[in-house]
Amino acid sequence: MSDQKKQHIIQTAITLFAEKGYEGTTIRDLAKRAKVNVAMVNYYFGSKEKLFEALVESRAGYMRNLLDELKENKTLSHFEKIEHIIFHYVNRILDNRAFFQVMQQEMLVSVRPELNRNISEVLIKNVEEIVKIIHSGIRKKEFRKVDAQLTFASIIGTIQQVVMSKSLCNRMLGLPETADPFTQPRFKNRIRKHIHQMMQTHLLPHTLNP
Amino acid sequence: MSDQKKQHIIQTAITLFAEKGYEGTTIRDLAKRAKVNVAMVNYYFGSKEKLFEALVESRAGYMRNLLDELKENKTLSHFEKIEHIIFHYVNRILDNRAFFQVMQQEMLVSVRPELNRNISEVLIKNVEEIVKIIHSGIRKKEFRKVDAQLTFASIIGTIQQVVMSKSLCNRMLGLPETADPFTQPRFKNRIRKHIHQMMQTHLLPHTLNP
DNA sequence: TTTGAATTTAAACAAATGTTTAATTTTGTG
DNA sequence: CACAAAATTAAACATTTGTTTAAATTCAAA
Repeated sequence: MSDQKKQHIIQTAITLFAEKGYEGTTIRDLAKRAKVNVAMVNYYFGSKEKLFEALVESRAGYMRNLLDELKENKTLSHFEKIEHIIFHYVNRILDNRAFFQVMQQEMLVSVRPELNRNISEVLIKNVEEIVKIIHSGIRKKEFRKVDAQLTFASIIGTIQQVVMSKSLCNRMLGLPETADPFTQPRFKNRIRKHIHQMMQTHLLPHTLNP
Repeated sequence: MSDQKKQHIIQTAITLFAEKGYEGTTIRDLAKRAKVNVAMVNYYFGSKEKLFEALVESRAGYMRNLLDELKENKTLSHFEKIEHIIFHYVNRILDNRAFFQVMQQEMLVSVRPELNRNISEVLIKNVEEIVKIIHSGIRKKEFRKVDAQLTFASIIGTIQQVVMSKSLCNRMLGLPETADPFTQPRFKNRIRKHIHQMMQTHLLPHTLNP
């Protein structure tokens, strides 16, 4: 099955791009790691850049649909919606760290403007959705008058800061150099709890003292 | 003066690395942009990688000393110290966006482990300092019992999320495509205000309603 | 089994890359 | 001025890069 092999190459590419960057990864690196011939990448994808586009397209779902589940459930309060977003954002990003690291790298550089626009497009959809929830919450006096856009930046920024580098994360949190915090469920919960607690006091006007 | 020329090359390299990444920037790109001969980079720095090291060393002060001013002033309350940190972090990062973008790129990849460690070292110093302040604040019941490490991640993560990409930032904030938000003092203040407000409710137990 | 298309391979290709060379120019100093 | 050290240049160098080729192999349907 050719699609399986394509997916295998894409998955290997995600790992390698996250490790060494897109420009820092050579087709030969990739072919060796994926255990395929160097010519196969071009045979299947046409070029290195097209492979990258296929990669993004193939995994864009990790970024899209993040808020779809939310739209179904109409009975949730505004803050419950935010709670759901935090829960799923932490899940998605930590479960697909390598992919999000690649996306972060790509957003940081301004080569490949179309690809950049595509990624932005997806992110903007998420921002708009969250901003809508927050503004609605503010209008209904459920939320404090906060900066909705930057509140989104804080949620996603916190997660991406942590996920940015394993070694930095370990040192930041005082964990042993060899630890792999991202795979530990306790770690996910720690991040969730922090963001949740922060958003609770940030958004809700009448904060109960713990 | 040779040091001036070195600094000129470094400054050009920061701009280019931020734009296209380290691997994505060629010596010829750099030479052309800096209007020097291709051989000059190797003449002055020895190699592309050594140039990168010199670049980091030369601008490391932007990351270091961030908290030095703080240590002087012993009369500040814990929250006033946090206020100072927010103010100066936003200042430093926004005034030296390109450099911090390069550092962010470098932390995201795991090539050049020694360079990675050096950058981490500086960041860890900052984390420890802030964690110390927060824990002290908690002990004195001035602060809520928050996750100090992740609180740092939220402060710096918010700023870096915004600074990551000009075009994403513009679209996120609903600004025109051509806007250059980072140079506007109003924008700095908006970020400062948001983080300040968020930290106020996050850290201080008795939050006044605005 | 046969046949033709799809896949896989090793080798080769041209362009680009970091780096070096060797000659030339500039600079500073006696 | 003279002259040696430093700076600058254009050209060349050896590798590495993404990509292509052409032959070999595998696969699936007739």
